[in-house]
Amino acid sequence: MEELNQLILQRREKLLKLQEMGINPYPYEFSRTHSSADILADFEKLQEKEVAVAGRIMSNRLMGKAAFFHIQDMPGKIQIYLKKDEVGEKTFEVYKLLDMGDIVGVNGKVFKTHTGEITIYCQKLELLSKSLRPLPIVKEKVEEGKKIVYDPFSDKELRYRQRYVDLLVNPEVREVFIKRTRIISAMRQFLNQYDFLEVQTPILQPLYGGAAARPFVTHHNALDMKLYLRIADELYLKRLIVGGFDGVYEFGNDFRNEGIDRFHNPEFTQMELYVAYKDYHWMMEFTEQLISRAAQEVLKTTRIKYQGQEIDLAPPWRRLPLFEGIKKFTGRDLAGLDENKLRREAENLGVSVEDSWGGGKIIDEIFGEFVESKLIQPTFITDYPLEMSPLAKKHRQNPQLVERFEPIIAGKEIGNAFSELNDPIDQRERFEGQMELRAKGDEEAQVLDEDFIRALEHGMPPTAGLGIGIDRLVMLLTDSPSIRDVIFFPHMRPEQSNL
RNA sequence: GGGCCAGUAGCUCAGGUGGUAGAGCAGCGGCCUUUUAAGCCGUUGGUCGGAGGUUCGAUUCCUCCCUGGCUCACCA
Repeated sequence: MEELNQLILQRREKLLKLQEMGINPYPYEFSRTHSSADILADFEKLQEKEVAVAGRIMSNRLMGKAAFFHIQDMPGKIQIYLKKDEVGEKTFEVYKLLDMGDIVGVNGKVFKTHTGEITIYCQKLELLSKSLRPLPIVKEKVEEGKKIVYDPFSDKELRYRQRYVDLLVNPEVREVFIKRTRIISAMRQFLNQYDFLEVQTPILQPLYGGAAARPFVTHHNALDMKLYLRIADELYLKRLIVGGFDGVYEFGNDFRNEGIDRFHNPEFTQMELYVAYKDYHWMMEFTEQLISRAAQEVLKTTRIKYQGQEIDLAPPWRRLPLFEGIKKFTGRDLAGLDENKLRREAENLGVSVEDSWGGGKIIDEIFGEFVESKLIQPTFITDYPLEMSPLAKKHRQNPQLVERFEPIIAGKEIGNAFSELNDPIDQRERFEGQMELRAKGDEEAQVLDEDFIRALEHGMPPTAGLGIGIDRLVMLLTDSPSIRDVIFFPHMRPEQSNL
């Protein structure tokens, strides 16, 4: 055990004193009648009425025999006025043993102070939970309608590691996560209107697939077998389309064993959707509806600002075939070039390529370098090279391409979709192509899944599929610069110091 | 993995061309019964991220390491 510092010791002493006074510092329940927001919103009706509120003490101003403090509950804060004459000697003594961060219940009457702040005139004060650690003290002042914050709790490492503290003292963080939930709800609601079925598929998988990525590996003791954490839901959801569901979707976490940065967390959330009898053209229209409506629902507008860039999510979004995009931004037409020629083009453009890369990878690299970051307004990049997309159906006009699109917004892809490959013979060949890449050392090439092919052999209807990176979408809609700002507990290296 | 930056009190930060540190807020003690970044007086609190080196002496200089941020690479 670490030596307790002074502040913690003082709080423990207060805890003991309270217990000696017969106070249970951790009682079992408290009946609330209102939230802080209810009272602020309904002051006219509630004035002079008795209310019961509960929350955490977030400010404290003791003035001899009276005191003001704010308590914070989920929607916000409300001020409490406590007077010794009103609550009596003992309660006032209890109050003096409370600290910032303690959770209390207050019964009292609603009134307005001389300075006009809606306040509860405390008649009964009850300790609901004693806090033993000091909270960062953030003070704020409102001046000319603007909120000035003093000493904000701003150390990013501490904020990510101790999100509970971050959430308590930085209200805008809470707002981001509430929006995150609302965005997902709005999407779900939209999907359900189409009678798509929300499902759950395995996270622990004997074979992983559906994306190009390295997996996390784990072990099942009883079966003594290797299991992988899924990198995508795709192959299982398509089995469900084979099984006769016309539309299925899943919100779930995928796990990819890769580096961590502003756009990548090893564990992230995806929504995948598969719809029978539709193709990628239909899916593009669906996607722009899905995203723009979620924005409309949650933000009440489709015009958003992301890191200073004005973006309009209202449909229709631009459609731009991949090769046209490259041509537009580099002046080079790469369509139909073989691998050697592509390699030369890459060199001319100053893009470094590795020997092991195939043509598709080189094209992707050039696209990433010259095109992607320029696409600020929502754009569907369509029609990718065949070898980059082993699960997508060949383009109906050009067998070198597949019917695939990625929605790109603010220079980042937020999803991936195709007309799904449902020809089992073609699918087997594509998997075999992947296995060859794997043999050449491409660790991200996909693995042959015999059972998936067996499923396709039973017949899968023409199907359109879509994956949306929920974290990136939330970043976009909440103007968050880092994926860590939209994941409650982003992955961090273990901390070394004692707690 | 490379580059740049950062790590000093619970929080936000100063400081030091080497003599073991300061402020504000919080805390503690006192005054104060409508305050609001409450105020006034007093005051506690730190292995200056870690280890090693140079030195009479290191928080400061050097080396290595840890953690984080940004960025490039890798990667959807």
